[in-house]
Amino acid sequence: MDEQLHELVRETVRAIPAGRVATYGDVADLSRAPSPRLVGQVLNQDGHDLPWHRVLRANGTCAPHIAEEQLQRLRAEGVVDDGGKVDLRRYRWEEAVKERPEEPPGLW
DNA sequence: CAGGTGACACAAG
DNA sequence: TCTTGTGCCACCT
Repeated sequence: MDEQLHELVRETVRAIPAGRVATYGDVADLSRAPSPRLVGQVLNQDGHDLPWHRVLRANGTCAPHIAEEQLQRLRAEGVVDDGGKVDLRRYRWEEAVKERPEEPPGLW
């Protein structure tokens, strides 16, 4: 089994500080997951005890079925959402960003 | 062994 | 900027 990977993903998600968010891709990269989809897959099974609400898509949105609770929980942690979207530039987990090798300099 | 699925990401219109 | 469509890659049936 990929119990190792599962635990690794859970560790990564659990490592996300309150009031901060990370994308599935970032979690996948930090947890050495072969694909971001695995992160969602793992969360769907073993994410009950994890702050899964701190994990969202690359564009700052989240899945439809969980979006409401996602934003609600995020709001409770101090993360403001804009029409169902969160400003990743503001709330993106620093550690996750650190792993990103390239960022457009003129984006800011 | 083969087919279907998904809590994603990226490209194109 | 938002909406679709396609690709991905591992997991499940």
